[in-house]
Amino acid sequence: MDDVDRILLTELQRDATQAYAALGKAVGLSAGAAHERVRKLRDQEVIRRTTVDVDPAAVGRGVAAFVLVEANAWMGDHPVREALEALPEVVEAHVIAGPASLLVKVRTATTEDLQASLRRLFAIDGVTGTQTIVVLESFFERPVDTRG
Amino acid sequence: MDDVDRILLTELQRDATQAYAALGKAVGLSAGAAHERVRKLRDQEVIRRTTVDVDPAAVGRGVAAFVLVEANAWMGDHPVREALEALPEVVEAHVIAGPASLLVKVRTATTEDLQASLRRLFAIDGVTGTQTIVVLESFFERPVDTRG
DNA sequence: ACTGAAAATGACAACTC
DNA sequence: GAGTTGTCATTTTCAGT
Repeated sequence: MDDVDRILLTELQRDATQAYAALGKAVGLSAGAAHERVRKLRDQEVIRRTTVDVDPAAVGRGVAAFVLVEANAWMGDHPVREALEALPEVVEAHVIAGPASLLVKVRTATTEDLQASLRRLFAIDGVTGTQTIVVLESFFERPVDTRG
Repeated sequence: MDDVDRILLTELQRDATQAYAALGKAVGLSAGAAHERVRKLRDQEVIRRTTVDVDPAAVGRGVAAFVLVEANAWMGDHPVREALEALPEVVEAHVIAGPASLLVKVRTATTEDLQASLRRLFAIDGVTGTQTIVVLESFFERPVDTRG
């Protein structure tokens, strides 16, 4: 992982469809050399996968919320994880240090669906309460900065 | 946007490197037809971009935190947005309804760097306080579900 | 890490339903 | 309007150096 790799990662985050020749040009390498570096980054799982960024509103997920989940027992175990993974509206789930046990990010079509989701979170074993933060506007959601 | 498009989106979220022939097979269409549908999804900006998912820990961003930012004035304006965009460790910024004005997601190398970031957030005009939720473990962070 | 060649793929066209 | 097949230019991939 040197500076060349970091630039390659930034370029791929910006546009993963560009040709290796273009990537190579961005770092002063040949297409083949750029290809080899990217292959290694994939092997090491620095690059976990190539994916597309989908507009949530366009697929009926225009409402976003963060939900602090309080529990009467340790929530950092696998049954809880699986229960959350089974909920398609839950896009992130984190074990946290702070005012609750978990923080989950939810995306739904409407606030009614958000309410339904909260009911489902409540139904998870050990959950004693939720505190919901509704997103009014997202300034940005961007990939991790690979430099700085 | 029909069910075929939704399956294409799910497939591309899972692996955007696969050939159009493979995409077509997944939905029972020819490579050309799959290509045409994906092109339209890009045109409509349902697909915003093709990108790579980078392991944050591998690029020195292994610490994640959510910061509730309290302010004495309306924070939903552009100078604030630009101030946040200028901070490379801030990966998300949302205007919220709830116990604060903004919620930002921060990724740093260490907790010392997190502390430095909080100082920088405090320095933004109008900010009167922060409440920090440190992530201990992330169960998952996944793309938005395009069906269900 | 570079170059060059072979194989695979993306992009585009003409045509059909 | 949407899909199929066929063609060609580009790109990826894999040698050898």
